[in-house]
Amino acid sequence: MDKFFESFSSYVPLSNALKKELSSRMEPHSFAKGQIVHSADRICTRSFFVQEGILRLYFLKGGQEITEFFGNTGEWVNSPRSFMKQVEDIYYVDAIEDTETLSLHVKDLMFLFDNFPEMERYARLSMGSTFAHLMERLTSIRFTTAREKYDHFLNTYGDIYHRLPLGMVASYIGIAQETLSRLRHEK
Amino acid sequence: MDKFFESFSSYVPLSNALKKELSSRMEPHSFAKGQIVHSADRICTRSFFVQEGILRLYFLKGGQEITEFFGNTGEWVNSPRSFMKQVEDIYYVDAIEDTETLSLHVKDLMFLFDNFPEMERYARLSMGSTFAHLMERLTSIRFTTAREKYDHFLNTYGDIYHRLPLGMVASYIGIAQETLSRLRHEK
DNA sequence: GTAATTTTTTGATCCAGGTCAAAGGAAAGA
DNA sequence: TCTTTCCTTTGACCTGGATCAAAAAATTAC
Repeated sequence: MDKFFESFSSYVPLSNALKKELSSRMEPHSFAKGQIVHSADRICTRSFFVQEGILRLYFLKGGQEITEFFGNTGEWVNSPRSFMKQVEDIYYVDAIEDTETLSLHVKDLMFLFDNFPEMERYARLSMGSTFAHLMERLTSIRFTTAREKYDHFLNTYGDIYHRLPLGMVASYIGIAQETLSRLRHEK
Repeated sequence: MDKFFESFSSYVPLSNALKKELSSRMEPHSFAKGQIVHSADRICTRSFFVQEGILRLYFLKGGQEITEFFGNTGEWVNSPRSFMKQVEDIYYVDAIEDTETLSLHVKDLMFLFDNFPEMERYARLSMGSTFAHLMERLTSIRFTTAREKYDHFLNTYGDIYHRLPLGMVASYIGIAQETLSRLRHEK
């Protein structure tokens, strides 16, 4: 729980009242390596805060798994549109390694939004960070060579890239895995 | 002003008290076609709501203007990271055609966030929409042919694409303008 | 510890689309 | 109206990286 409180405080001061509510409403969930956390045939009702391990957001395109996002320690993972609008969407979530999470049900989140303006502010600000990250990534993907895409990836995920299977990294940055394998070995 | 109130209400009910504050704090600004709205050498202190016309967010890469976003009627435009964090960033904003806007200063926005939880909710929800849009775009850009990128663009900007110069559209979807010109004429 | 499965590497081929160059059209200024 | 500037089209060429195929290496399961 502490890891989450710390993350929260880095955006917004955290009151004891909210701390107490969060403690009673967030549930621990563990996932084994390879385990599915959320499947595309369901509506996503929980958001997962990663305490230890890595979750992955992905979808299927022509049988292939395309990685959209790696959720490292200290990050929230869910199927965004499904979670926020309570509709079905194309995304899956699974665990890349054994992972410990705290999860929050959408109903509890809505309760907190309604009763703690600081919660809403936290959501706005942390979404802002992710948003900025996404914009950078968009730029990195549009006008760069495979090499530059890989370098940009190393800049943002350098600390965990050795824990991520090559194929997942390749689909994340939008190149063929053979190309990525060659990049790794050249020079 | 009405156009903005309408847009706001589509996310969150708008109280009269907030309506009044917004009315007194939002300033009308007009821009002529081609005019710079925000330059990368400044910190972005205002966000612009487009009432009529089109604004464009872009940056320079090797002398070339790369379009990041088209701000159509009913949308907010600013240099996102610069505006939210009050730091310099690489983005410019200009007007693609004669454009009428309402602008809100970051200080006023902060005041509204502090005093009207509904304002913060509106920000969170509307950012959520943009976020979803960005994710789709990211997908559209990674694993598709030039043709598919263009089709995806037409789906989201079909109503205004004839008002956008070809070169800007090409850089927005991440292909060469010669390729886009050929796509338009094939079949 | 060995077999089965999955992941990564290496090789060979090929083409979508980028780049360079130049002509044609449209719009804006004078 | 004419001229200049900007935007779009067309042509020719070439390369980065995708695709297909198969071997090698690493994990996982038994």
